[in-house]
Amino acid sequence: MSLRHALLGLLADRPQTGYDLNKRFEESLSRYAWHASHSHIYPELKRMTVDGLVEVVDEGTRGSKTYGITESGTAALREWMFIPKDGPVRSEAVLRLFLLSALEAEDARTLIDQVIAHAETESAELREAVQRIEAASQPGDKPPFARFAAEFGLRFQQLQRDWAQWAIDQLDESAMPTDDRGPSSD
Amino acid sequence: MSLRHALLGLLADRPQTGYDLNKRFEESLSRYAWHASHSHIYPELKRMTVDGLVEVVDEGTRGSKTYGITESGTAALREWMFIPKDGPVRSEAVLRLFLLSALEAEDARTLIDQVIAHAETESAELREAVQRIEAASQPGDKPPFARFAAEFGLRFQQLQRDWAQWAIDQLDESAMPTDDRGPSSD
DNA sequence: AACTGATATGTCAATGAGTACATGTCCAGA
DNA sequence: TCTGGACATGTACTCATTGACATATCAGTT
Repeated sequence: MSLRHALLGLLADRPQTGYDLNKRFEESLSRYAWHASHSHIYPELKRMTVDGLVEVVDEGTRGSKTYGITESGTAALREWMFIPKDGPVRSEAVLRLFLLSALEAEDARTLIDQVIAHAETESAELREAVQRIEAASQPGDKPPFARFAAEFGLRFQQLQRDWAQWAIDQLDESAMPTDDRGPSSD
Repeated sequence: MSLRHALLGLLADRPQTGYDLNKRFEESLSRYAWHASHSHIYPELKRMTVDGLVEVVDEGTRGSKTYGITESGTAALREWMFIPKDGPVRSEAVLRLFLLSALEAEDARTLIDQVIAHAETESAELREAVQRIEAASQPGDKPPFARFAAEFGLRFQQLQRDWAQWAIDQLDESAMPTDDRGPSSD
């Protein structure tokens, strides 16, 4: 039940409404760490309230409810954070990369190019996001959540590009072994 | 429905039994790309047979069924591979990293150390795996699937360590701003 | 002949998660 | 005053996934 802990983690920073939390998922968590949408978040907040992990600390004009983390919630989060276990992973992007080696050489090469282009687009977006964040922050501020996420994203996109290039090089090497023959006769 | 495509990808390499496929998930896909267990794999293979994406090409002594990819399956895989979309992501490990910034400074530091230690253990395991694989391979062989996965794993563990270190540095910087400009003007 | 561990495949109930549906407020600008 | 976009929260149905249960073969050992 990682969603629960994701919400606790966000609320540990400061109290927020379900709407706020949903936005923070969209801008950071959902991209690289843990996807969730509002239809999942709202009911979970309710359940967590029943379980005493969070509580409604304020109600706004439009029926909005601001949730805060309770002591019990803080303890639960801390406990979970220190479990060194990597839970199950799901990522279509990485899966696609892995299956690269199952394609024929030409297709694989085409796909690599596509992956690299896609990674570059994503990286450009992330760099813009970083600039927006840095521009809006005062010196001495704790960097906002989204800044950390963007940095992770940038590094991850770089990893994808590098790995894809490495993989295609491996495939090339095994396809045309050591004795190099030029563009020669057949 | 990524499981389906993961299975197609594995079967594109060569025909395999559900048992084989399950092992390959355990040793490669499940760790960094897409987790699945046998209780999920077997029924899916059946459904895929009905849908004509795979077919039973052989039956072994112990009731084992060897599945092969069909033309229709190859086409479906290829189509899916070239969609540039990153689907939803789920990774407890990354989630934990992200929530780092929600912890108190001391806790965050302790956790970083733990993350680094854990990453080192994983990396050591992966390096061993790589050695086993390289030792067993003949020059000119196409590198096996697990080799690609291990390489990805190594790079990903490195990313986790680097990012975690970067993150803690950011938190330190904002916690103790440099109101004195150091002796540097080198 | 019985045991053990790896091979090999399945089902099922309960939970997790995605998509679509559904409702309503507040505010700024046309 | 009307409209559209951001704010704000929910439900319902379906499908995906997990974990536990269940079965049986085979090879090598005791």
